[in-house]
Amino acid sequence: MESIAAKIKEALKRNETIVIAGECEVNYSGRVEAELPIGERLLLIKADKAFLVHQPEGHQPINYMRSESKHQINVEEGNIVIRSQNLANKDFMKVIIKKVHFYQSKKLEDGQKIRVVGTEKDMSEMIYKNPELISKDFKPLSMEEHTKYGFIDVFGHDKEGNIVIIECKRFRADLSAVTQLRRYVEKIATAKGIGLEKVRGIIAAPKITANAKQMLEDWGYSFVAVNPPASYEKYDKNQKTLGNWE
Amino acid sequence: MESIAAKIKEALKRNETIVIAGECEVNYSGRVEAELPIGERLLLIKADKAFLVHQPEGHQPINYMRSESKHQINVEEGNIVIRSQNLANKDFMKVIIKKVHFYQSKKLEDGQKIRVVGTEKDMSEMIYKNPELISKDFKPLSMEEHTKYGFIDVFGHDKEGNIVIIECKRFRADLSAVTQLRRYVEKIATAKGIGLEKVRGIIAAPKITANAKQMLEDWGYSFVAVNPPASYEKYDKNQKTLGNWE
DNA sequence: ATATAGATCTCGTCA
DNA sequence: TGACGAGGTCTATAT
Repeated sequence: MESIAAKIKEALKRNETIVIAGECEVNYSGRVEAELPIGERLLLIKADKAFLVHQPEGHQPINYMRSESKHQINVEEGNIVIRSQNLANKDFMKVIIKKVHFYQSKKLEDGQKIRVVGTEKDMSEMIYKNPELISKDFKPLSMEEHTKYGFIDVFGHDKEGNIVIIECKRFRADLSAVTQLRRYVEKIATAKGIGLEKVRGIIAAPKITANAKQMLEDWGYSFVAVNPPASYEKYDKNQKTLGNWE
Repeated sequence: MESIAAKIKEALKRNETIVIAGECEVNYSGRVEAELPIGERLLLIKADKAFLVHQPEGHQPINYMRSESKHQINVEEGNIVIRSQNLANKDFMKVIIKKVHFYQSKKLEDGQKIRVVGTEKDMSEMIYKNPELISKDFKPLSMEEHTKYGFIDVFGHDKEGNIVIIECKRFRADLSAVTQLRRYVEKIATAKGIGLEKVRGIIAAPKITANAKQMLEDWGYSFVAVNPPASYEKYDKNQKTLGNWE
């Protein structure tokens, strides 16, 4: 344990990425109080001093400290004890490691950014460039702008001179999408000093829940079925089937 | 590469937790299309077949496949290629590993659940048991119930016979908290066939944003400052300072 | 720093 | 399975 503790300290100083598999218990205090009894987990400390505790199942870390935390390594009663604190966030974590299955660390370099296509913003852009997806008489004026009226996805008008506000959802629109749209419509009407009947609110999404549709129509808004951008499908979904899928 | 690929296959069959540090590029296709050029990362495959790609910085995995995915390991042109698919979610990922810094795998056992104190539910409970935190004449009737009126945090009435609806936020209440409250108030008023003036809407939170407060008051609702439960502070925040914080 | 909203959100829970 | 809301949400962006 002493030698592993020493390695962890060295690796922290060098901003290496650290991986430890072992038995541990975890206590956290900060935005909540949390305790996790002993079990076998994977511990990961990143170059930015984020500290993740992963159980063998589940997508998310079960405990963590965010970036820019500080860590203190000690050996106490034969266990490695990692105390972490983030004074800015006022949170604290203690991990008592009672058994180590393996330890590894390595300085990793990665300046790459991910490129993503098919987000809600892409959907707004598609509608802005193809207004006929909404209706024949829709004329977009601005898109995804943080205007003084708010964070409206697509903003425009129709032939009758009504203002049109579109809220896009990439998947299924729900109640909160409707209240979001309603908030924008009311804000615009107030800001421009015009009646609510001169502002059309539209939700553009592939689907909408029944309750959301009801509320939408109760408030005089409407739903237009729009699929998110098909994206460039450069990735082969007909994956090779040599070998076995495990 | 061949031997590491063989180890990965074996570890997958045994539901081990797998860790690989190395250089890779990643492509994902599913809910969006994403590509991540080559860089040094940590790859983690869990017992439930979730597959996380972590960059050396940042809390979240930069790419991932969710639980119950299937993985196929091949060696192609000297690289390890992991193809993953999740037919239920219709998503696909390909990771091309061009260099391996280290590989480890281990069967991990952990049936423990985390215990958390200080959530929004705890805050609702505190208000339910201590209604004077809201006002002298507030009488709670139900708490955190999925009533037919919706998921209202605390529900009750006052001496004047008004219905009182409380929406709790653990941190700072924002615009969406106000629209959420408004939705509940309107739903109750409609369901009971009473006027909006007979339903009081209250946001209970430690703080509220200026815009949210404005909207709240515009709609005739009110804000009551309530701190989330102090929780049991069993964890020593005056952490030992032996050794160095890194 | 705060405010706002998206996310391949994830996760739990209930009808 | 869908719907709904919380989350120690995290992350990006604008003010």
